[in-house]
Amino acid sequence: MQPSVWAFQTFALCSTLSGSNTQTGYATMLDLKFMQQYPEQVQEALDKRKTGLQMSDFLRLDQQRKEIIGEVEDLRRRRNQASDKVAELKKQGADAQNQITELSLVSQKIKDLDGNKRSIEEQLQDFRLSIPNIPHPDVPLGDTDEDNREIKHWGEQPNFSFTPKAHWELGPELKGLDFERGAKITGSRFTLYWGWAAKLERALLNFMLDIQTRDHHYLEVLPPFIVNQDSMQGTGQLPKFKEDLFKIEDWNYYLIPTAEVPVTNIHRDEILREENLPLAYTAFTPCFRSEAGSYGKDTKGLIRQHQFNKVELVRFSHPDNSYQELELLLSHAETILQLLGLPYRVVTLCTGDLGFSAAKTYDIEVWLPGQQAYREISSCSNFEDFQARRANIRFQAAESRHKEFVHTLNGSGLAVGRTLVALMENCQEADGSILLPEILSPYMDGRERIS
RNA sequence: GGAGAGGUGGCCGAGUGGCUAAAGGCGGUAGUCUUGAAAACUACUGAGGGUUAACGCCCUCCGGGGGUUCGAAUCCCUCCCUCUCCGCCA
Repeated sequence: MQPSVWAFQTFALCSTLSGSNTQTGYATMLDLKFMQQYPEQVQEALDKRKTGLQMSDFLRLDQQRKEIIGEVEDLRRRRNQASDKVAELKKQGADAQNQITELSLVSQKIKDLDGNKRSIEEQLQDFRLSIPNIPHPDVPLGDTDEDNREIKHWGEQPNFSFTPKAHWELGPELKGLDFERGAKITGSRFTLYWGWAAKLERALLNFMLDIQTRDHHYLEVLPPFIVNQDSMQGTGQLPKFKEDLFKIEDWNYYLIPTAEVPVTNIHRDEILREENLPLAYTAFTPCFRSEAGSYGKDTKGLIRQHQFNKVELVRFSHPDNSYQELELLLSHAETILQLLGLPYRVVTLCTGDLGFSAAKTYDIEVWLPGQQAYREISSCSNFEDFQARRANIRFQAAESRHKEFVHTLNGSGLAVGRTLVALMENCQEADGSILLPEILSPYMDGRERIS
């Protein structure tokens, strides 16, 4: 039977074949043997995701690597044997000088070959780190967000007897959002919140954390907002997407673009217990994104900021049920919008819109009357074992006695700034005030109307 | 910032140049015993890679990198991390 692209996943689950190699530092994203065995399938996947990578390059390098390994191991074996002999001769008190001089030459040769080997392995590693995840078969083919597939709607778009305003009008009018001073303090895409708006942001993130911990049983964590290079590589931001990140000058540290990075990396290089799966963590963090390449997009308002707050949901799942877990995660994010009464739709991202590390992603898009458009407010993804391989996150499988990679998932639950925008625009009244949903009242000291 | 101590397999912990993939223990798996379970006893139990039809054979890995040496877990340099004491500080 011809293996399909889908075989990547199942193949990767074979416990005897899986396993990344932390000792040599070769975090992997696709199983090496699969790449060697089914290069056509890999090439097909690479083409589908428009990477421009050629498997022929990989195979050539891999061949070189094997040749050099054969050579170097042969020398090593000879050296080891001769070394044993030296030890023996010395023990007998015999002279071993001849062997010793000869061996020093062999050692030098080994050193040279090792250098070549390393350079080839680095190239192979670069290649492999540039390969995006393989889309799940459910993922629609497509090039742009136009090709995303809408799978559901919830709620009704509000009918206004007046022309609804955008939040970038309402915010300043109600003295909550100060775009000018944000720009003065830092620059464009930074906003100062005053009074009710600052409080509403805090109310929302507390509300979200409470729902996710209390009703959906996530464990709340508060991770570092700055991470190292290994963490960025573990979740797939590096090495390919450096330009999207803020880097700390003179340090190998980065500001996190999402809580996914520190939270997923909690268990990097760890072996989890099967009976503890799934693990479910939620975290509030600010997120920092350079938004390189989005010049001119969403320049007004809070939609696209260099710094924004988010409550994130992260799950470490058993490979057998990660797609059920994805549905669950999606429902947990949806709950927040439902409780707030905000209309939304859910789309499945097409192959062209899918993120680098994801196998399948649902975007939740909230209705924004000010723009007469649905805008992304949460993105829920199953990464399968892609991140787990890179970050070396495994579990001890009781049955097989072998270690397998977990599946990682995450999703926003939700982006706080955009939720605030959605509330302002959907809950605005004819007099220019905003009537907040009752459920937030305890978080707002009972205040329901912003005017 | 100054002074010390340490990083070894799933976990704990021996190991100061060749006899060490690494004692011992815990955990795990299988078996003996038992009506069953526990206890006890016995055996097995790291990973990656190369080669092979397969059995197997071989190479590498003791925080990362570099060096000394015929040969390094063990000696030297360097970086990272953890811990203790002093100073400073939210």
